Amino acid sequence: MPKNCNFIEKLREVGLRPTKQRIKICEVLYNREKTFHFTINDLVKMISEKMNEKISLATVYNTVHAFEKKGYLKEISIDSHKSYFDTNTSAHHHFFDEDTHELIDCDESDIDKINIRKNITGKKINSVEVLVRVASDNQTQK
Amino acid sequence: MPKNCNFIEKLREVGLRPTKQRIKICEVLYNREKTFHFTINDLVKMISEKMNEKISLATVYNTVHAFEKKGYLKEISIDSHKSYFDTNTSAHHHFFDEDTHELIDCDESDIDKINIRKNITGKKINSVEVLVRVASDNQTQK
DNA sequence: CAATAGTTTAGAATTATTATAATGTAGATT
DNA sequence: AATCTACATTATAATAATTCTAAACTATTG
Repeated sequence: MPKNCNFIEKLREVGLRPTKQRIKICEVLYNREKTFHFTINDLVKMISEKMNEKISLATVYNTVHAFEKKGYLKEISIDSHKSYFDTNTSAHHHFFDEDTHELIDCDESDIDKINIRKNITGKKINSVEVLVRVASDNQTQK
Repeated sequence: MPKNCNFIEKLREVGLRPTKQRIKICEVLYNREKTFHFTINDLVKMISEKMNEKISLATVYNTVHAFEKKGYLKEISIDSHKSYFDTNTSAHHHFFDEDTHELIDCDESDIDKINIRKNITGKKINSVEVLVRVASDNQTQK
């Protein structure tokens, strides 16, 4: 599996030293078909359970934040007191299932382009994101 | 100032006992021209500094959450690890200034109605909210 | 292969929030 | 108005997520 070579290069490209830990984390995050969402906790679990590897919690935090800063990951705010990250770094919207606390990506076609009419002087728009909260049909709504 | 009477009644209407503390918090939150955004921390500071009153942190949390459940307040997710609340409980969108960490309300007219084409079976849409992140024009973007 | 600058680590510290259990109080009942 | 009871408030402890610290380690440079 020369797959890791890609990660080493990718890391170097953006100025991150390709350490054992960072490569391991890349594998967990990017050696897969589809992009996905996770919390730091999820990631730590995946590393220890699926890869049978132990990376210090602090390192996982550091690495995830380094990745985020470099554009390898995107942070998503839904739930206060929990940080979700997304390996899909392109601009896109989300559904959030309030029953299961599951995040679901929207396709481009799911939501029309958002037109912002307001302009804040001296400020530029960095992103426009929609969060659609859904819940069970028959349940008392939050 | 018979203003508090309104709060007492308002609280009663939704089945919350009008306690000294809840009325005090109502005063801080609603005796003002415009709606505004705050964190629990902000609120505690306002109570102790502006009103020279001491309400236990636990009570502030309980009360804010009680208000939220009853529709007096709306929670807004922007920043993980900080809960923002909004005294404007109507459905509306926000700008978030990434430089100052300030939340700014959007008017109805600022953003067109969002059309959601996706449908998740068995789930109903609870809310659709747009967050527009802005930052200084001349600054390296996040 | 030594120097050094950045990295990892365990554990402590911090911050936001929730739980606990004792005390207090609003509103109903007498 | 005194009493009762359910709900509220409080200080404090507990928990959870995250960040800090300082020592040990390692990738890269010269």
